[in-house]
Amino acid sequence: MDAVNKMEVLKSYLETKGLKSTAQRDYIADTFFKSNTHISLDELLKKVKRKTPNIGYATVYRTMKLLTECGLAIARQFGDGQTRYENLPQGGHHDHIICIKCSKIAEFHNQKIEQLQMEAAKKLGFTVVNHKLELYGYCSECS
Amino acid sequence: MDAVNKMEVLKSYLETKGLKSTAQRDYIADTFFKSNTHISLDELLKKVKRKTPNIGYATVYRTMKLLTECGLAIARQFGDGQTRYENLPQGGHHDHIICIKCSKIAEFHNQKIEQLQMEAAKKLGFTVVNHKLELYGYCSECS
DNA sequence: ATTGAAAATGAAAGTTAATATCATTTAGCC
DNA sequence: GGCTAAATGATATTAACTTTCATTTTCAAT
Ligand SMILES: [Mn+2]
Ligand SMILES: [Mn+2]
Ligand SMILES: [Zn+2]
Ligand SMILES: [Zn+2]
Repeated sequence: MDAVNKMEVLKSYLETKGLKSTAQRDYIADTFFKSNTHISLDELLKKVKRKTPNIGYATVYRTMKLLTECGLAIARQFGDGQTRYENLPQGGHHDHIICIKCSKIAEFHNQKIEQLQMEAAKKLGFTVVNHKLELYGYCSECS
Repeated sequence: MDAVNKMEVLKSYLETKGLKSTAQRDYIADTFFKSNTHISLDELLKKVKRKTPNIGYATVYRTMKLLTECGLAIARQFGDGQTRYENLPQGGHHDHIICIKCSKIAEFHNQKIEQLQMEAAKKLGFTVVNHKLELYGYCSECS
């Protein structure tokens, strides 16, 4: 799904919720949709302020909350104390591996791991709704 | 390793670091060693205050930091915004599955998953130092 | 046992990211 | 254009840590 389509999903979500469209919200969302990193609120605010310097932190915060609600963004907590947001991945769910030296983040997906998780949960009587798998280590450049 | 042995490990760690033994520290550590939950600072403070009401939050905080440093405690972040500490597990490393309704925490370990993680990392040029695997879902009583 | 330097304690203050409040502005339906 | 609900942005509040600092305690050396 590209930025244009995402914007349409957002627009229809706003409509169903009786919310309004604003220039700030649109610009923040668009900027986020075009970013392909795991971006923090501060980073996104900085980006957004380059074109529209009077946008406030709270508006970025609220917009990302909204995007998370309607599934267009995913909030992630890697160990650095800041929430990071990433675009709904087109390849579906993935997990992360983070370099503890340079903070580089790589993504991977392993169906076998996911399946073994389900089985492990089942043995304990749990039904898995979601999961968090993060590997921490050194990337090729840092090891 | 039982509470008594842990206390000895702590004592020798203090010695090598030139730190001092105090009644507060000993009692906090002992209380923690005897707890077998994933306990937060507030919970531990509350427990400790039952016998010694004048102990402060900062001392509990500092003691748990110390125990984490010397490997006798592991700091965990499940999604609830509070750091939780658990005793060094005798069965070695394990992962967690958390009930999103009643917050019950179960533990599991799957060697095959760990191995697949390593392989996934290797493919991306990473060397894994540690990892975090948490499953969230419903326990048998809540599903 | 006394002493003195270094460390520990507990209360209070500071930090930081997240969240809420509120006066003002804006969007969108009539 | 006027009205009403929602959005904005500045500011305040919260919550979990983390640090500071005056006072107390430990412990090695007398
Ligand atoms: Mn990602
Ligand atoms: Mn555990
Ligand atoms: Zn790196
Ligand atoms: Zn449950």
